[in-house]
Amino acid sequence: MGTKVAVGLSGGVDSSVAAWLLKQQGFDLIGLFMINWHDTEGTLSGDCPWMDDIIFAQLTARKLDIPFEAVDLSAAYRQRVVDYMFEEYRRGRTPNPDILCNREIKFDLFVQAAINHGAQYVATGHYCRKDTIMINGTETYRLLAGVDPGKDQSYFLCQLSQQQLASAMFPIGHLLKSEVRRIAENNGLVTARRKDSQGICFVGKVDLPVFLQQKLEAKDGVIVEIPSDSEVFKRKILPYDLHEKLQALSSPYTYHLSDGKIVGKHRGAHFFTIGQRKGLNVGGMMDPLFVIGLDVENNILYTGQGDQHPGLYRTALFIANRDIHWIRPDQALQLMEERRMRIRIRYRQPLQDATLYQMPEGLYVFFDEPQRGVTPGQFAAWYHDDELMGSGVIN
RNA sequence: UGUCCCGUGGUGUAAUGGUAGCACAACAGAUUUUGGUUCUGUUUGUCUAGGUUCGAAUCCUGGCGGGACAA
Repeated sequence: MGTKVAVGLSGGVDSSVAAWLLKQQGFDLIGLFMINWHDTEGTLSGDCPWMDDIIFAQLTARKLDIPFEAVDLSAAYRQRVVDYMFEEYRRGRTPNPDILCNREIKFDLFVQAAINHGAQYVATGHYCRKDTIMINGTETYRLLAGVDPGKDQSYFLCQLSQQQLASAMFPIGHLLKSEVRRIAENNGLVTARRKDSQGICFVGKVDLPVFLQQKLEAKDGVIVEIPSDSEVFKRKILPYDLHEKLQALSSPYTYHLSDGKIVGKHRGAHFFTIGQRKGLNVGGMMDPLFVIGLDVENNILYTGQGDQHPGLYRTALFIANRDIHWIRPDQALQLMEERRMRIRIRYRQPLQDATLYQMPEGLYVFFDEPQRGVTPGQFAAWYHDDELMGSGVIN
């Protein structure tokens, strides 16, 4: 009898192949399916999103001849992920529910469930890798990018801790997506040709404004266009003091009604996010309009014309101390320390060169190049080479 | 009231006698395990009634609507 591993079977090809690979390696497997959502409100498919998924997961377990069980974590998911989502949107910020889902559900409660089933490890179908090094005599886990450059999913795990990594296994992180598909095909896994899942983890594809209106009420407000040559964008002459410079560059522009002209109406500023183009319903412009700021207090949506609009770009961002998370605590920056890193601020974004500065109030990320759509509530994740070192919520 | 100007998809505009085009918006699909972005495709129009002409968005007349100047 080998080491006991619980594999999270989602009904997709990735987790199926992960399970198949572990089976080949002789692990004692149990397949667990997570139920995180029951409602169909707001979902586009109309029917229960996981009905098909659980069937495919079950078929996969049967094919591999491993025990199978469904774990219902929907109550906790609602509490720890969905409520957070509503709360962030209500505040005019843009959450990342999938990162929370991984931190709070998949690599917490789900792992607990796996342990209760006697498992020592939990395997998932994420495209990322883990290895173990020794530092001062203690085992330290490294979270590495998946080998497939187009599928690397380490970003979604950027909030995991050493403890959480300890029990994690990522069997497909060294493979390309095409190889995963081929393995599934060659071994008769029913999931081989299933379409990849999209949208919010386990909830499925949703019409977000409709989904959000379950909890956030619609209210009419105005859309204001800020001209690209507005005074708002003329930063005060940068002080020589590094700290003040970082503070200035990382703070969002603040707009007022008088800085632009009213070009349309919206049904609630909190339904939008920075950088958004679709859904503004304002036509007749030379170039498309993008959201460059939202004022939830006064329910005003600020926009700028064209993808080169200065309001769309920022060269620095700030992460408060309480929002800084080091996957590698041993590598954490000391006070007043700085370090070159590579950063992404959204899934699949190519890594951007930047310098991190640890100041008393928090961490500043100063990019070499201005970044488009720096959005409060989203996560910045910093890497050294292939290794995901830490992450934090953009302020 | 008089004179002049202007009415083209949802919006902004192009076509000055010869197949009504573009941009934005909207919708759909593709991409994407967050939001968003991006890509592709589709729908929708000559204010109205007559007239001239082989042929009218285009020229003429009336009406309707909007604007400017005059008083």
